[in-house]
Amino acid sequence: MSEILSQQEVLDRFHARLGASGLKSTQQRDVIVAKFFELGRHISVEELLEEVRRTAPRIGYATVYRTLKLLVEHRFATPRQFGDGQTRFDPADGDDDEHDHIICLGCRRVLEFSDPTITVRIQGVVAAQGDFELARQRLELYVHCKTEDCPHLAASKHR
Amino acid sequence: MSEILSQQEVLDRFHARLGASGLKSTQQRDVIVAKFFELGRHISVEELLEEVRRTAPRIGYATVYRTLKLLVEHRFATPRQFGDGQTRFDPADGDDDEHDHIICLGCRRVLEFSDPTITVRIQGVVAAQGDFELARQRLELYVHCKTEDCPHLAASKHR
DNA sequence: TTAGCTGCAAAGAGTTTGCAGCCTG
DNA sequence: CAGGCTGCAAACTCTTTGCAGCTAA
Repeated sequence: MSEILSQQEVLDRFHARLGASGLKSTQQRDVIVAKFFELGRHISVEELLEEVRRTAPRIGYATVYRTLKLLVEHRFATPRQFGDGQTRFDPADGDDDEHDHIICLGCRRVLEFSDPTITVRIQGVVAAQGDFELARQRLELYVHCKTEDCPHLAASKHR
Repeated sequence: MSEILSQQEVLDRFHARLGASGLKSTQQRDVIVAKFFELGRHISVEELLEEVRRTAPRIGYATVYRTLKLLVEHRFATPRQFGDGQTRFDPADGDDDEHDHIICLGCRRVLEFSDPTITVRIQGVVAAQGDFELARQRLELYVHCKTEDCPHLAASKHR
């Protein structure tokens, strides 16, 4: 069972891990990390940078990339590629907190779900295929949604 | 049930589809398409180009990219991103022929599998989540394999 | 004080595009 | 012969890196 941690708690844990690795916490990192956990999931570097610059306008791309890399290395973020060229990132609490995605090919909206039945079945599949240690699973369901404003409905007219 | 089609049959079907769309078949396209179906799955543009140049040394990157794009549009190929930065492509017979992957994070070897039980369960998940039409599913299992020569076993020593 | 960090700009990787000439239908 | 296709190089997008100055511990 994973508990829900407050933003502050996650930031504290991040600081603790930084310290344990001999790394520093800086104003920029704090702003980026706080915004990252405050905002929703599946955020791109560009979206995050834009938000972060409202607080700290002089922060550059490189710092955001480097901070996200740090987060990933310390398991506070999970990178995702949904096929549109950009990497997106999901917050994680530093432990395992897996979920999967439904992605609309028209409007690129993303929904999360998790299904324990599938997870169990997956473990069976891996065991059946050979001598492997499962590191992580990634399941993406690409759909067309029936929402009014989903561009794919008008795709044949425009573009 | 999907039948196994010979390389020639797939090439013929590709030509037929090209014609139906008012497109031309050329020497270069034939070489690229033939090699693509001859070689294994999950091939990258670079690997394919290298192979293709043994037959036709003057073929350039752009032609391979453009031909693969054509194949994808006509459902003769499926693009995959396993997180190492390059897009890989799987041959398909022009109809649906889905399978999923087990990827070793150490040696980047890729294994295929498909599991109907999971597919069925996925349809249930999608239906439960909202009003969607499932376009395709993608399931990737990242593992560490226990093979002798898998570099991850020596990862902590080297690099 | 001294690692480590930042911002900038330049460099890299992978992919796409513009264009003049070529080839297929 | 017309329109699509090719090869080349340049352009583009996303991401990483080198470096001089800055800052947290």
